[in-house]
Amino acid sequence: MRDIAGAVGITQAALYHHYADKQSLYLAAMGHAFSDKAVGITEALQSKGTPTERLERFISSFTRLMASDPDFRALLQRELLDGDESRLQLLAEQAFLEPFQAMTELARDLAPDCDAHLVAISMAGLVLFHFETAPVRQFLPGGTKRHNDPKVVAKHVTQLLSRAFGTA
Amino acid sequence: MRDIAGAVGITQAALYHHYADKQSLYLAAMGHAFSDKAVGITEALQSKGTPTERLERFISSFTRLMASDPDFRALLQRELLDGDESRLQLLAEQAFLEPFQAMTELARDLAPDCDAHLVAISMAGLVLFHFETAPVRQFLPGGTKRHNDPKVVAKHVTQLLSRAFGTA
DNA sequence: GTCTATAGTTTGATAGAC
DNA sequence: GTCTATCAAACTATAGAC
Repeated sequence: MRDIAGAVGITQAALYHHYADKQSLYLAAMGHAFSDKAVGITEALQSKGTPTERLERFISSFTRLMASDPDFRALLQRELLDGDESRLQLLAEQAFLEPFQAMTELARDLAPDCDAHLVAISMAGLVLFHFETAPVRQFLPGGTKRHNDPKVVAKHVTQLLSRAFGTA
Repeated sequence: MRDIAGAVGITQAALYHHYADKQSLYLAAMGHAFSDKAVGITEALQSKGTPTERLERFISSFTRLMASDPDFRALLQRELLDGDESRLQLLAEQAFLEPFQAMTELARDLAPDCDAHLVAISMAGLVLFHFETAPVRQFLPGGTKRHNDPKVVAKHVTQLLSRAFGTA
C-alpha cells in the first residue's frame, strides 16, 4: 500500500479514502488489467476464413499479447496459482468466457472428433508455457533468445496444431 | 517460520539453530522437494520402443506425477513465476537438465524437421497447463471433473502429439 | 481529498539461560 | 539443541485535523 501510494503521489492514508481495503484495491486493479485484453483475441477467433486460418490468427494474436505485456502474463499466472475460488470465478465469467467460447468453437471446427474443451486448453497452454518457462529455458540445452521471439513461438505452435488437426 | 516450527514441534528460535535464515531453509526444502522427482520421467523417456511408445510412456509418467502431487506442481510453477535468476539456474542444472535432455532426444526422433527445444517445451506445457488451469476450468464451458483425470489428460495429449508428429 | 500520527499485528531474527 | 523473551522492522488500517 505504501508503494502504490508513493507511485501515485499521495500518502497511504489517502488511498483508504478511495478503496475500503487492500483487497478492494487489488480487485479493482485486476479488473482494469483484464479489461479489453480479450477483445483482440476474440476478434481473431471469429474472423472469416478456414479453421486453419483462424487458428493461425488466434495463435498470432495471443502470442503477441503475452509477449507484449509480461506483467499481465505474470498476473494471469499468479491468479491461476493463488486466486481463491471466488476470484477465479469472477475472472472466468468476466474475462475468459467470451474468448474461451470462441476457442472451443474453433476447436470443434478444427477437430470434430476431439474434446473441444481439452483442445481449447491445449491451444492456450502451448503458447503460455513458452513464456512461463522463458527464465529457466536459457539454462537448458537448445535455449536461445530466438525462442522468446513471439513470431518463432507462434509459427511453432501453429505448425504443431495444424499438423495435429489441420486439413493442410 | 513460526508455522514451520510449530509443524515440526519446536519453537521458531530452535529453527535458527538448523538453518542460518529463512532463505536457507527454503532452498533446502526446495532441494528436497525436487530430489528424485525426475527419475521416473527420465526412465520413461529412455525406455526401449518406438518414439511414439516412448512419448506415450513419458506423457503418462509426467501426467501422473503432476496429478499425484499438487503441492509439488504449485512449487514448480511458483519458482517459474517468482524464482530469481540464481535459483532458476540451480533448478535447471540440478533438476531439469537430465529429463529435458531426454525430452529433446525424443523430440528429435519424433519430429526431426522441428526445433527439438520448442517441441520438448510443448510436450511439457501441454500436460502442465491442464493442471494449472484446473481451478478456473470448472467455470468454463465444457469443464467437468473428467478433465482433471490424469488418464484423460494423458490420452488427449498423447493423441495430439502423435497426430502432429507420429508415424502412426 | 489529503495530510500527520499512531494503533495493532505479524514478521524475521537474536540474546542468553538451561 | 531447545527454550523464553524480546527486538526491530514492516505491514494494514484508523483517528482526527485541515
